[in-house]
Amino acid sequence: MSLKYALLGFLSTEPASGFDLAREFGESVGWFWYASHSQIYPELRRLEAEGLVTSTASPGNPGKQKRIYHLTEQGEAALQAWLEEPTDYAPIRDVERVKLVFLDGAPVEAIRRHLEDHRKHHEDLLAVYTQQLRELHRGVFPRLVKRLATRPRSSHKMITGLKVLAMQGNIARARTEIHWAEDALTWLEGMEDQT
Amino acid sequence: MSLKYALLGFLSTEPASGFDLAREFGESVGWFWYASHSQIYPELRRLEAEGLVTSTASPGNPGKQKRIYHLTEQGEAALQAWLEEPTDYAPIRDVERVKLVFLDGAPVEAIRRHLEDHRKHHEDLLAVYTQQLRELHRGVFPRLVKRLATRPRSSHKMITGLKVLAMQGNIARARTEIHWAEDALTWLEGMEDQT
DNA sequence: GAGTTAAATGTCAATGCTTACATATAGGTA
DNA sequence: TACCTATATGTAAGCATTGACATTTAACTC
Repeated sequence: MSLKYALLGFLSTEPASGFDLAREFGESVGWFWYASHSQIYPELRRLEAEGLVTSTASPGNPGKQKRIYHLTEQGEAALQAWLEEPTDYAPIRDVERVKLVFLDGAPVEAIRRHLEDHRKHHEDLLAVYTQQLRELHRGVFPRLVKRLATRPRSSHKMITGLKVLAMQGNIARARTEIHWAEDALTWLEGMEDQT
Repeated sequence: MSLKYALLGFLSTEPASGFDLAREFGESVGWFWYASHSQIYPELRRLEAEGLVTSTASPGNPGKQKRIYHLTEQGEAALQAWLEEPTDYAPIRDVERVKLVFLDGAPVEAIRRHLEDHRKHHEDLLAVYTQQLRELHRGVFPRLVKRLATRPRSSHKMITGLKVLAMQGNIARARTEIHWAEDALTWLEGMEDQT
């Protein structure tokens, strides 16, 4: 159900085509929801059938014509209702942890590789998030700029603030993971010395 | 693919029935992989067809008879191969973040509720993880005890250490989330004062 | 004796998601 | 001219997951 509302959310900032959305949801390193175009196109059609969005096809030959989706009032209402509902938290499924706890029979080298990959992965994420936070603060983060442009000035602080909060949360997470991986690697070195 | 290996992992500690596994994977608040019994039973059958596990049905009438699954050598090998492979990280799909960044039009009360739920959720997790870490350190965590019992003494430090690490990582995560939610709530109070 | 709960295993329809295949245009490059 | 890349939109098979339905036995409670 969440892809549906993630799409409505993005469309609540400005109308967009499936392609635009696929680009944003695909580069989602640094954003909050990943989806591929093969999920997005049919979902948009469904939203249209439900009356939550309308679409206008730009003129042009196939392969070049865009179909732009606009949020309807019904869509806006559905989004707001969903937003205010309490979240039900996704069940935990953590491949890395599963691997870690069962790697106890593997060579130390293999464990180290996993921990280093973990650190690297979150360092890469941290770099992206840090960059995006900087852009938010400078007021050059594209989706923020667009959203501010269509909302009353009185709400600007809240709009910016929530995005900053979300990004700071991601940064805090990444830092925690990096920190943990480093502690784990230190511990692992100690283990090797003993054998 | 991960459920498959999570099952093999659990079976690498000791043979178990679908019911046992469903219990452990269902109570997975505090563990690393959630799955329901309706996923587990068919998956075990598939693993048996692949030759990665064998099963023996305990005698008894239906409704009381257990089918116990044992890891085969092939299963052990498949598990080890998977464990040492690099992890491919799951794409990011974060409902809470999606909600947060689009809640900018909602009443402050609604935002506060979300942040408080977030804090509560991770406080609950933290309590479970903290308890489990204590049990790991005291050597009374059931699955740890069982695993140690079937492995050479020389590997005990590694077995315990990795589980402790994993749990410490979960604790660090929970603390980060709680901390973040508290900062966010403080910021939100400041926002209210301005209006 | 009737009713409830826990143990134990299963099926099935529907939804969500991934991966691969498919097609057409426009613009740039070798 | 031939090739590649980006733009743009789609389909479809298959796997993963959810939620509901279904059944039997044993033990406990009222």
